[in-house]
Amino acid sequence: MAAANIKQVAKHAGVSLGTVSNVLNRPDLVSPATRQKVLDAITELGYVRNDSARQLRAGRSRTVAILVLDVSNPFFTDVVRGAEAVVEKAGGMLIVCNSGEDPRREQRNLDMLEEQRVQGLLVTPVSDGRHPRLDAFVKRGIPVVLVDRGSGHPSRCSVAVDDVAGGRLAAEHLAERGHERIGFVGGPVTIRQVADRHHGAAAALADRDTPHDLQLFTTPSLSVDAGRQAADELAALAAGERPTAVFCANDLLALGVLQGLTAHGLRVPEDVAIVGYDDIEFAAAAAVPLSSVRQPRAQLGRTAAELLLEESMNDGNHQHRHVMFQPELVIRVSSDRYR
Amino acid sequence: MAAANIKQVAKHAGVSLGTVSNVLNRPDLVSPATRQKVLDAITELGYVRNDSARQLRAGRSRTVAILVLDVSNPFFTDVVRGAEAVVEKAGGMLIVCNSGEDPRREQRNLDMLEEQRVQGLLVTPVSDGRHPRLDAFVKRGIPVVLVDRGSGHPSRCSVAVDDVAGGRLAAEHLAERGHERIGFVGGPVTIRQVADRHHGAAAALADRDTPHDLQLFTTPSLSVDAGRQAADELAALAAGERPTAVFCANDLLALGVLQGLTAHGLRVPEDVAIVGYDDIEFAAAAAVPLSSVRQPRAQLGRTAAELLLEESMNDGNHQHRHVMFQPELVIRVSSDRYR
DNA sequence: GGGTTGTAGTGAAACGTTTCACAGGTGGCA
DNA sequence: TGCCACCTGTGAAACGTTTCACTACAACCC
Repeated sequence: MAAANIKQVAKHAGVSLGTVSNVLNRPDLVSPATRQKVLDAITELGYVRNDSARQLRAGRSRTVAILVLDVSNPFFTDVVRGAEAVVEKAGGMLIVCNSGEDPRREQRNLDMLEEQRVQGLLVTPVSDGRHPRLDAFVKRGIPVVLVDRGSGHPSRCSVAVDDVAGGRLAAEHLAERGHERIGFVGGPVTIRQVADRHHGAAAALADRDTPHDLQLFTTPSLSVDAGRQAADELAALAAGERPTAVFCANDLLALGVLQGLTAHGLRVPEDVAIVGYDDIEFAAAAAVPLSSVRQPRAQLGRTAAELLLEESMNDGNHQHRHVMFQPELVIRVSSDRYR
Repeated sequence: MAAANIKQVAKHAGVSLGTVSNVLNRPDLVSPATRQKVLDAITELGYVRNDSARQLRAGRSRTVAILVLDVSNPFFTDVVRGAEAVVEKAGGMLIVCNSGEDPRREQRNLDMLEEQRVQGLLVTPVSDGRHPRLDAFVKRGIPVVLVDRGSGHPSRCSVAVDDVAGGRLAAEHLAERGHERIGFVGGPVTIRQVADRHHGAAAALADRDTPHDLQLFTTPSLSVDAGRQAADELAALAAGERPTAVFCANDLLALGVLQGLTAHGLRVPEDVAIVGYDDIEFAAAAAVPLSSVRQPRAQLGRTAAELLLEESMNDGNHQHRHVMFQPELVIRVSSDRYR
């Protein structure tokens, strides 16, 4: 019941309080005999360090937090696992928080993480643009690494995948397969990744010799459900106006579109080809195996954590870096009509 | 840079340290004029509470932790979201930790969470059975709620879904559809859920009038990959010996089996029917929409969090409860050959 | 033997809160 | 006027660590 503290351990072992602390933190300063006495006392009393006190005194925590947009999006779970590996190897602990793409929940989480004085923060903010809230972290000495957002900010590191390049890959592939009316499904367009992927696709098509059309189908979110709704829209168009291929801003949307089109009796890829984005594990297991733009997700998490820890160690003279990874197109049946 | 503390705020506002604390914690004790002065000082200095100190003094945290087996398993992400909603409504914060089904990582996470003196712990332990490690939490006054594990333990609450009933549902369904040679794909069998689902299925078949066979295909894990390997085993059997239906311990396995069988040229459900477990979002989007046993996942998380908070409040006179939810069978194409 | 060096262990101070007994001041009431 | 009650605000104590200046003692060297 009563949580034993260092003082009780000291008394029980017949040594001073400072000695117990030394056993815990610098065991080499203590003679083996004394050390053993202390360790025995610790076991006997079931003593466990109080991290609050330790942290209060030390002024720093060994906990790194990652605040993601959606815990149930496989993209983020892989990023988390990459980051986890690095943080744990460094002897720290990674805690995962979820904003659910809700600015208020993001705010709340940031508030509590700042109060906790976490060692550092990996975050994908809900909105792109300026983040005074994150500047507060930096000012307080808590390094922040942006994940898949806001590359190039002068006062923090960032890791991202080149979404413009990803958009290009997808559109070029579809154009090469002979598609001339192409749709882009994604939204909200305020999300930078969505906008970038769209711009990349548009740019790729504009670079082509022959004219290509890129019709925008805006969705309220990046979910399977939103994809189904977009499919309804697509199905409602006359065959001559309907895009013969769509590029979706992520795989959840793509799976939704696939399901929706199938429900409407449209065939993939014969009537409409689909390319998704993220290459989640289930992309290959979809009703029609899904072509997708693959991002090095775990790598993203690993690098983000490494940058964070590096900044956290090199107090003072740290150069912020912006790492950009290149995506890769994985072609499967959903876009392979002409192969 | 220098994180402002309460003392500096007090000085800046021209009041005493205790008054600032009162403004923060019991604003009604402070006159409006003074309160405003203090609030202004707080804003001006960018003061943010130090949770370590607060927690040290208070002896308790407002952070609830959930330690899951696999952050990237959709089952757990839904449980997390359910728990999140409840904890946040209560003004707390939920942090997610991942054991990755590795006992050593579980151990490490538990160590750090105990040091942090979290308010409570929702956990799905890697191994079933006795958990002296968790008893330590309870002894220290940190309530523990088991999620989908170890129902009936006298010193902690638990929430679970009736896996035996789930197994029965699946097997009865397949038997009714006329299958007599049925396979069970799952493992390791040391995982209680796997064993329960198997037992439920076996029991349902034993209750039948006509003899039914339940052949066990053990897998090393509950992943898509393991499912693919199980499919190889199935495909290698002669058609007359091969089960005409398999019940998989979870949907990841089922998707893997589906993929693997298809790759071997076997048709689902014509050659082999499949029933999965969990009804993850992608079950319906699989190459062949997957029949599955659905668990009330978010409900599980919500209830777990509610039990935890209740125990945390009602210090002393709390009755541990064990809530068992009933699963539900969702029939889709993968098992619907005779419909 | 005096001085130096090194090793083991000590205990007070400090980290930033919250709480609590208490002090000053104001107004009401007899 | 004297007493009491009430409202605001005060500042010291306590939470459990880590750190650091310090003591005690032994060993070594000249």
